[in-house]
Amino acid sequence: MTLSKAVTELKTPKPSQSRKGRKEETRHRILMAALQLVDEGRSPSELGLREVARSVGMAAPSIYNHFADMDELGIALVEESLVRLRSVARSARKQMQNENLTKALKQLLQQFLLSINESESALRLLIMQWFNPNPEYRKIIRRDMSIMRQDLAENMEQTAAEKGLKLGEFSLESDIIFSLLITYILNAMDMDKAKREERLKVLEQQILMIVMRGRL
Amino acid sequence: MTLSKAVTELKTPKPSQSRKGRKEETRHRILMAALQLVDEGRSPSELGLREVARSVGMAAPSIYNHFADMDELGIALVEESLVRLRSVARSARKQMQNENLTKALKQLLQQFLLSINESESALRLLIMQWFNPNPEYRKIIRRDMSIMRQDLAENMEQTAAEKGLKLGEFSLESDIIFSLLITYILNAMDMDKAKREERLKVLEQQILMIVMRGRL
DNA sequence: TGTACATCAGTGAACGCGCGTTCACTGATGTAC
DNA sequence: TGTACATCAGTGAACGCGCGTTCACTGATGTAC
Repeated sequence: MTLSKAVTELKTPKPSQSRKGRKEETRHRILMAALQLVDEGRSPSELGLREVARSVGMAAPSIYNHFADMDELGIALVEESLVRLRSVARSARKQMQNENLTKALKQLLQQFLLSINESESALRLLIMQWFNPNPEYRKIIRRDMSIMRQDLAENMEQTAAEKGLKLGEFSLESDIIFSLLITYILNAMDMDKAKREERLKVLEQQILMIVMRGRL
Repeated sequence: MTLSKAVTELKTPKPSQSRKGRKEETRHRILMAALQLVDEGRSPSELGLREVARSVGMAAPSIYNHFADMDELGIALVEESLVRLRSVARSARKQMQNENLTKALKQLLQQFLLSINESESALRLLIMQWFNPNPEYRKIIRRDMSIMRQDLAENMEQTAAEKGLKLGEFSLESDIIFSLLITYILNAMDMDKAKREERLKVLEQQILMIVMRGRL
């Protein structure tokens, strides 16, 4: 082991996969730092190159080794946020097991709220970029939202089938529920956690009303 | 009539109420010009002082005769947009007359879509400012949204009473419908008019499903 | 009605500032022999 | 294994630019007598 290598390893605690791997790691650190800034209340459109660089602890021009320009960073941030959300949605899906429907829903919504609290900065970012004048942002976000909406529909149909309810024609209901979830999130952004918990009960009743329609 | 007065009247076709009235008029022209810029695709946060001034046809510093700073202009823009929306909502309310419920709803939704198309720039502005990091913006918008939601609830209860339906406990339903209207608007922003018309049918079915629940 | 003065909406020039981006350079890492 | 060279992530200085805002000034409008 040469001296230079030893020094390097002291400087960077996690050697990971040298160079290429480290570059990836830095890129990730940049995205995380930007997300944290959003979490601290900065709006995504206000995120400055220097601000992000400062927050990640590197010189401003270094950013250009990872992103061609600020828009590319913005898009990457959106995509990173969407990846987080999707994994959240996926984990929530598995929650819908056994028990009676009301109880399962209650549990599912608790998980939903937990995810919101955890991914708050990603959500905030996505909401604000949802109407970014640059159509690239909107396109990505809408594509993923559409996927999630379809996932919800399929999930509902599958659950209904398992529980022996009548099949088909669930798209109206699932779209309504998707709308309710979206507006819940939008409204939750300005609530503290207690208020979110409180409003969650209303959401639960609303969803129950939709779901129960065919079972009265 | 002195020469100077004559010249002035030539320059400004509408004399209105001199000075004070003209100042009010100019202020209004500034707001309209800003809204038009939003309509042309600029995001509200991108609206520059000079850009607005250029669009209204005056020197940049003149803006300061009407607004203390850019934030005051931004807030005024939000308030102007909200006034427009409220008048829209008020006119729609009167639409809900006689006939059978399904037909009345159809008519109401047509009016709703018409209003969206007309007030598109105001809507766009409000949506984008809904999550402005400056809490002042959010506060105003949420206050007005809350009022509109309550208006809808009262309106539904009143209509139900007139038609002899069972009273009370409509808040769940009206909140669901309000959520559906909001998400419809959000999604409509990226649709052309044909697509909006098409999606309106889905919205109609969704609302019918909610409203009909108690009457099956 | 005419005159003298006050008001004030609008202007052109200038300010300091922070932005995104470029550039030549450094020095550690990776590669070939 | 050691040596010579290529690669390339990161740097410090500098760029031009447009931003919000200030200032002293202009000249038409409003007011008092």
